[in-house]
Amino acid sequence: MAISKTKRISKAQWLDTALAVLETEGVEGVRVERLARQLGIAKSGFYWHFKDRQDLLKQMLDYWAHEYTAVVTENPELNQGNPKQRLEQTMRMIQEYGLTKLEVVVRAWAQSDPMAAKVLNKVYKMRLDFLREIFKDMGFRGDELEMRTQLFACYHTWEYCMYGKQPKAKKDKLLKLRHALLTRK
Amino acid sequence: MAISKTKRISKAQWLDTALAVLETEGVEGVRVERLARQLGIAKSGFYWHFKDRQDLLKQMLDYWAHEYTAVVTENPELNQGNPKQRLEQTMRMIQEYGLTKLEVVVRAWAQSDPMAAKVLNKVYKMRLDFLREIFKDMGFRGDELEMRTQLFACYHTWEYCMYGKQPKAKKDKLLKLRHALLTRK
DNA sequence: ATTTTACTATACGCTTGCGTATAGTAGATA
DNA sequence: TATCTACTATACGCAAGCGTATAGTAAAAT
Repeated sequence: MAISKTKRISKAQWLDTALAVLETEGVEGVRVERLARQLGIAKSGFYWHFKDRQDLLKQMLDYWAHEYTAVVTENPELNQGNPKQRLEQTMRMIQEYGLTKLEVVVRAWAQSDPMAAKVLNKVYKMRLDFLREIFKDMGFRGDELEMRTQLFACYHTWEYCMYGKQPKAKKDKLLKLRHALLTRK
Repeated sequence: MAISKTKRISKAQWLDTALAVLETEGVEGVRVERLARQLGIAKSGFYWHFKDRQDLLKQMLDYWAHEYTAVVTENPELNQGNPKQRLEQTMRMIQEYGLTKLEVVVRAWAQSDPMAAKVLNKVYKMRLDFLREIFKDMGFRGDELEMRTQLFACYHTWEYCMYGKQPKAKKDKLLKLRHALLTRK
């Protein structure tokens, strides 16, 4: 019945805290002593869960690659129906789930860290391949196909950071119009 | 005739070096001791030109805001001719002069530093206003005007980091097609 | 020729972060 | 009840970066 004197922090908690810091401050903000302070414990526990800071960083990257990408590319819902509907579903999914919240920091991270660059490039390739299939199903080919795919991918990758704070009603209106423009022959 | 024993480094050289580091590694890479090392001198000279690191950072930001934005929005060449031509000129200018080389790092910087955020927001607003005028001249209004402006601005802000490494011939082809799609009624 | 301006080197003290070592403790297992 | 697992606190040494102090020197201005 004695109250535990030592706080116990799971690996998941370390990761969650690290990801929260990553989002607001970038990789450089992810420091083990700082996370420990934030969790209210000493840093020694960190080294139980992770070999070192680099190990944590790698795991954050893997988590990001899966959570924020596979969700779209592997979602069966987004792989059926007519291509125009699939595209709209994809647009809404990206927007509503904040799937690109970490885009800025991961991109910046990749600029100076080859490990991050490798993961990011793989993810971007997957996204492009996924979207190209949809536009292909609409009948686009060659350079026209590539242009639409790239335009769509680029816009939706950065929409959150560029225009994420607009009211939802406005975003919905613009989404409809954008969908019309991008799918029109 | 005596050879100078002390190397003299101008303020411009400090700034140039800092901007080069900024591009490849982000703000966190911009450290005064590191710049001094790179310039082959001791760091003491730095404090002659700048009050402290923060001062350098502010000046880099101001330089970026001017060099990479005013060039477009204040260019008289881009303020005459028919709107379709003006838009194409703008697209080519952004692409060929690598005007968005620093976009990733500045955006990431703004995420954790209010000073950078302030400058960035101002710049983005100017860019949007500039582009909106062009689309307005083409006859677009209301949400349609806003959608095209935002789509264009977002794409061209991030094109360099997303697709900058494609061969120029391909980029030119896609630019033509994109121009057609974005200006079509 | 002397002073001022525009720098430079060397050296110091301070803070933050890293990784490691040592010595616990609470709860589950044997 | 003893032991093992999964943690935790405290403490240390090291490196890097900041800003400051002190003491130069080369070139330009007077």
